[in-house]
Amino acid sequence: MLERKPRPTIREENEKALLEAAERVFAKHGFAGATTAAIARNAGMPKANLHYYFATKEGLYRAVIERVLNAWLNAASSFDASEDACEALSAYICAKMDLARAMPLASRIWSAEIMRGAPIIQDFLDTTLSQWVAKREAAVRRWIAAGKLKPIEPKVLFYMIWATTQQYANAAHEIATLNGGEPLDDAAFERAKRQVVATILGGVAA
Amino acid sequence: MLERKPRPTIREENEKALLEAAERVFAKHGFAGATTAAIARNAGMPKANLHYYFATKEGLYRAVIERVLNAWLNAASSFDASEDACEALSAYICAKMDLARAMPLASRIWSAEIMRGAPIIQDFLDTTLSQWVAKREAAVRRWIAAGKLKPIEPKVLFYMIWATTQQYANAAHEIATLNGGEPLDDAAFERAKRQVVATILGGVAA
DNA sequence: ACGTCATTTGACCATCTGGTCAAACCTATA
DNA sequence: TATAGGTTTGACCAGATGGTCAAATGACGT
Repeated sequence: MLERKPRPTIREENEKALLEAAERVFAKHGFAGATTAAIARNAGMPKANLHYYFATKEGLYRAVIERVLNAWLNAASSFDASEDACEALSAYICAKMDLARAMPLASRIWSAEIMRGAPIIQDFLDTTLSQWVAKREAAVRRWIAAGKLKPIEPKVLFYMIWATTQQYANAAHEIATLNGGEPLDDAAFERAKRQVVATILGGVAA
Repeated sequence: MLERKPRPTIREENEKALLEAAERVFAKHGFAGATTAAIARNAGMPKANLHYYFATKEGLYRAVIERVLNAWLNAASSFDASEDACEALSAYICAKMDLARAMPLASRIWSAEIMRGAPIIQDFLDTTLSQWVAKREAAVRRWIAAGKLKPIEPKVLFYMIWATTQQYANAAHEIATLNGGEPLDDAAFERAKRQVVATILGGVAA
C-alpha cells in the first residue's frame, strides 16, 4: 500500500544537519572551494555518510540552493502586502533587509550563484523570477501612472533594492571592519534599515 | 651601473597576458575554482610558463587584486571632484557605474573577495579604505549640517552606492536574463545610470 | 529472537591540481 | 661566433578531492 511512513526521523535529521553544514561551507568557500569532507566534518559525520544522503556535491549544492530560493520567494511575497506604493515598497525592502540579516549565508550563496552566471538556477531566472518581475513591473508602472511614484524604470528600482539589501549580508565583513571590527548590533541594523527605506522611498515617491 | 633597462618587453607582455587571463578565469570560477592550467591556457602558454612568472596561484591572485584596487581608488577620487554635495555624489556614482561597466571582471573579483571575508585585502580595508570612508563621512556630515542633505548615516549611503553600482557588474547575467537575454546596450545602461543617480540624490538631497 | 532494511564507516581509487625541474631554446652582446 | 642570461616546455610528483564499496552495525516490526 506504499503508505507514506511518518518514519524517517534519522534521515530527516541527518539531511538537515548536512544542509546546514553545506550552507556554512558553501557560503564561506564557494562551490569549488567547498570540499565534501569539510561539509561532512562540519555536520559531525564521516564523508562517506554524506555521500549516502547526497550522491554528489552538486546535488547537495542544488538542495541548498532550493532552500535559499524558498526564502527568497517568501520575502518576495511581501511586495504584494499592500496596494499602496509606499507601503508595498517599504514592506518589501524591510523583508529583504530582515532576510539578509536572518540568513546571511543563504544570501551569500545566492549572490555567488548569480555572479557565476547562475549555472544551476538559470531556469528559475527564466521562469519564476521573470514572471515575478513582469508582474511587479506592471504594478510599479501603474503607481507611476497614478502619480504615486516618479517615472523610473521599474527594473532599476528592483536592482537597487536587491543590491542594497543584500549588501548587508554579502559585505557583512567589510561593514564590520568599518564599524570598528564589530558586526552591526540590532540597533544599528534597525537604523540602517529605516534609512535605506527612507532613502529609496524618498528617491522614488512622487 | 645597474641601469634600468627599457628591455623587458617579453616579460611585460607575458605578465600582462597572464594578468588579463587570470582576471577572466578568477572572475568566472572564483579563487578556488580557477586552475593555473586554465589561466595559462587562456593566456596561450603552457602552465609551467605561468609559474615562471608567478610562483604561486595566490601571488597571481594578489597581483590581480592590486590592479582592481587601483581602479577602485581611481574611481573613488571622483568623490572629491566638487565641494557641492549633489555634484560630488553624482560624479562619484557615475564613476562607479562606469567602472562596473568598463571592468565587470574586476568588480566581480572584488565582490567575491569581500564576500569571502577579504582574506587577501584585509589590510586595505583596515587602512586605506577606513581612511577614505572617515574622510568622506566627514564631508557628508558637513553637507548635512549645512542643510544640503537629509540627515543620514553616511555609511548607509556609501553602502547603497557601492552595492547598487556594483550590481550592474556582479549581476550582469541576471540583468541580461531579465532584459530578454541580451546585456544592456549603451543606451539602456546610460538610462539606468541617470536613474540611479536621480533616485539616490532624490533620496538624500534636502 | 529473527530477519529485513536503513545507516555507518574505514579503506580504497582514479583523477585533478599546484608546483618543480632540468633540458632545450632563444636573444643579444662582446 | 662564443657565451651568458632570460625564456619555454614536457615530464614529473605529492597531496588533495569526489566518489565507491563492502562489511559492520543499528532499528524495528513480527
